[in-house]
Parts: sequence; structure tokens; C-alpha cells
Amino acid sequence: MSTMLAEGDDLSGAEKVFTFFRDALLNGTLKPGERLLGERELSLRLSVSRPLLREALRSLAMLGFLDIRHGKGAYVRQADINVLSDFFTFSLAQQPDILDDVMQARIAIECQAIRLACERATESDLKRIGSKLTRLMDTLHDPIEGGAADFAFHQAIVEAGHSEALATLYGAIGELLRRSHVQRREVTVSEPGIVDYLVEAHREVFLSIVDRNSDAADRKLRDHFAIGDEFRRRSLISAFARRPQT
Amino acid sequence: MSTMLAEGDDLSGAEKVFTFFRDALLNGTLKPGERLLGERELSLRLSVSRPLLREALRSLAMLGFLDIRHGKGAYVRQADINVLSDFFTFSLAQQPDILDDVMQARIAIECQAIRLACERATESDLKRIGSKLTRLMDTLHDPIEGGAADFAFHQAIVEAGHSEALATLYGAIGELLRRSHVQRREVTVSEPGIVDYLVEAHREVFLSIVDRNSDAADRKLRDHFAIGDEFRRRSLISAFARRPQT
DNA sequence: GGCCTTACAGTGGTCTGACCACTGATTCCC
DNA sequence: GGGAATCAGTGGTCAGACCACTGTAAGGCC
Repeated sequence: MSTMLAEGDDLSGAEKVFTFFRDALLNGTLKPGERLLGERELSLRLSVSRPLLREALRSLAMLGFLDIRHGKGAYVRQADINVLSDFFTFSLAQQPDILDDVMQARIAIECQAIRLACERATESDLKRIGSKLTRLMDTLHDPIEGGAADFAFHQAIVEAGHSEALATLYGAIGELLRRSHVQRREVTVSEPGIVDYLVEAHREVFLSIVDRNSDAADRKLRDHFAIGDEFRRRSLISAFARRPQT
Repeated sequence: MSTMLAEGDDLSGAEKVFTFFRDALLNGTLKPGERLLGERELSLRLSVSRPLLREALRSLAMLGFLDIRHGKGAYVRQADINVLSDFFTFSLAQQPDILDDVMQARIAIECQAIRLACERATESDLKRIGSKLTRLMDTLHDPIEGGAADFAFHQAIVEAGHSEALATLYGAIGELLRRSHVQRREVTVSEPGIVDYLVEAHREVFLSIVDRNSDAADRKLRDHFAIGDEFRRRSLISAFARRPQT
């Protein structure tokens, strides 16, 4: 209680409230699951009106840091990654050429995660990755299912890295990746040799992890991305080449 | 029977307003730069009170979609990726022992960025990185200045990668990184050989970029991080070893 | 006595109407 | 003509009231 003291008054009201909660969340005064005081009580302590307090609270809720339930109260929530996905998806609507760039982030995260996975993956991690690989092989000719399986495979690798930070970042761009995955499959599914390649590439990546060989795994994964680009490029070319004939 | 409602219309007031604007932004009814009607006018049109409208507006502003200026009005803004930085700082800081883990994300981003930098860096990029290197060498014995210079060097590399997504993610963890940088310098500054090592390691990384050798740059950087860890570990050991003697 | 219903207190949800503070342009005085 | 005072429009803030939802405790029915 006594920790709630007014310090800098230079900020505007809403900013002041927002900052107060941000700091409280950052330095651990407020922990996930905890329940906030009532709005009336809080507005008194922070010396702001209830509507103003609500503006700040609502904003925090919108960002996923609070869960406000009618008739019960406001609860601190572990930040929700879904907000990030929404945000990415949203800003993509205004800036479509960012997708290639997101791919760079994806490579960065996965290549580091796979290194960690080589050190940290448990038996059940490996088993999970393996099962995704099986699923991938079973759905090779279905763009939608296949794309999903592909994504699941890569996601399992990231999880096997057991790094919260990497998983968080990956989750943030996950929605965008999921979308592009299916699209890409649709484009390349008819490309000759693609099926064999897909199986082989993913299998090699998987085996590198089982081998616990970080450098090899990194390299295989990097190659996989590069060759994927190449297939897509080729497929685009042939698509345009076919067009005049039809 | 009235309890059975199709999802969609049962939104509460604030949600309704928020959704209204979100849709307007998504389908292009509202374009960046455009000015919104006044709050009083808007609250009339949407049949909600001004405080309620403000809750929604403030939330949108917090997400970076609006720019509200006192005495002027609210303007639609191009979605700003930078709010992600705040978000990450929040969501990562909530998890206690995340700092070591953030380091993994840092390695992931920098190693990919340096690969891109080898391909994309301009002359002025290289010049900028070089100047940071000089600054780093001039501040070797000052933990605070030295830590800042160290961070600036690495940041310059990421920027030289010219990837919006990577730079954004790096900025997102930047705040957490900055905190640990100075700390680490304070711990290791007394370690024998550290000064020579720091100069040499950074110089090698820099030269690899100038050489446009992606693989080498990646490797050098990775080594640099690994050895930094080693120094810190050794320094911790000797710190504990000394304690009983004093 | 046990279960269902009801009433109540606490909480978020919303509204009204007022006043303050900032911005920009207009007007007025020098 | 130039600078300062003025004013209208806008967001910023406030107080107090009432509504709607939730969980619980008191009460009534079986």
C-alpha cells in the first residue's frame, strides 16, 4: 500500500496511469493472476477520475495485459502472443511487401532454435518432431494439409529449442507464416521433383537434430530455405512461361 | 430464446466502437493521414458517450493506429511496428529468468542480420560500423561508456542488414539488452586479457563483413558470443574464489 | 435438513454535462 | 505592417449518477 506514492507529475493523466501500471508490471509488483483493486478505489489512489483510469485500463486490456471481467474485476494476465499476431496481420494489410522481410526473421529464429534443439531436445521432443515429419509425408499432395504439416514441423523444432524468447518471437510471426505456407504449397505443388525434395530436405534436417549436430542442422535448414526460394522462383517463371501458350 | 444470439452483435459498447474503427481501417474507409471527426461529433454518430468513445480511441492510439493531438484532433496513422518494442519489453520482462534466454534471441537476430549485412551493406554502413568500432576501442576501460559502445557496434551491424523485421525485433529486445550490457562489462572488465580479446573479436567480425563473407561473419560472431560467455563464467568463478580470502 | 429462490453488495459499464488546456487563426491595437 | 490579445474548436479531465453483471448470503419452500 505504502508503495503507491506520487512522484513525477510531469506526465499527463492517462500517461501517468499507464506508466504506473507498466512499471508495476515490469518490476514485478503486479504478477500474472493477481487481481487489481476496484476502479473506484484505484482512481482515488492514483488521483485521477474513473473515466481516465478506465482509458488506461482499457488500453492495457487491449494489449492483452489485463483481463477485465464484468462484475468481477480486472486481473493481470500473462501477455498474450495472439495480440502480436493480430498486430502483424493488421499492419500487413497496409504494407504488403513486408512478407519477404518476415522470412528473414523466420530464418534467424529457426536457425538459432535448431542449434538449441540439438543441445536441449528431449526424447519426447524428437518424437514430436518425428511425428510431424510423418504427417508431412502423408499430406504431400494436399496444399492445405501439407502446408499446415510443414508449419507444424518447423514449429516443433522451435519448441524443442526450449527458449521462451525465441518461441515468443516465432509465435508473433506465426500467423503470417501459416498463411504464406499454404500459398507457397499451392504454387509449388506442381513443380517437378518438389515432392521428393520436400521429404528429403525435412528428413535431413530432422536427422541432424537427432545427431545433435548443431552446425549441420543450421546448414541443412538454411539450405532448405534457400532451395525453397529457388523452387518458388522457378515455379513462377514456368507459370509465366506457360501463360502465353494457353 | 433471446439468449441465443449469433456472435457478432452482442458486443459491448466499447468493443463496438473499436470494431467499427478497426474495420474502417482494414477496408480502407479510413486512410492514413486522414483526420477523424471531433470526439463530440463522433460520439453522437456512433450513439455512445464521449468517455466511452475515448476509451476506444485511446486504445487505438496505444496500438499505434491513431495519433491524437491535443487541440488539433485525431489522425489515422500508418500502423507503427515500433509499438511491438513496448510489447516485447512487457511480455518478456514478465517472465523472471528470461534475460539469459533473450540472449538466444539476440544471437539469432544478429547472426542472420550479419549475413544480410554481408550482402547488402553500403559503404556508409561499413563506415558507420567502423566508427563504432573506434569508439569501442576508445572506451575499453569505462564500463558504462564501453557497454554503450559495444551495444552501438552490434546495433550498427543489424541496421546494415537492411531488414525491417530484424531491426524491429532487435529494437524490441534492445531495452533488455542494454540493461545487461553494462552489467556484464562491470563484471568482466577486470578479467585478464579481456581488453585485448574485445578489440580483436570485434575487429574480426567487422573485417568479415567488409570481406562480404557471410559464413565467416556468422561464425566469428557466434564465437564472440560464446567466448563472451566463457569470460563471464570465469570471472564469476574467480569472484567467488576471491571472496573467502577477503 | 437440504435445495432452490431471492435479495444484496460489490464490481465493471455507461451516461450526462460541465470545465480546463492546448492549438491555430482571426482580430485588434500600436 | 507587425505583433499581441482574443476567440472558437478541439482534446483532456472531472464528478456524480445510474445500469448490468456476478457471486454470495439470507430467506423460503419442500
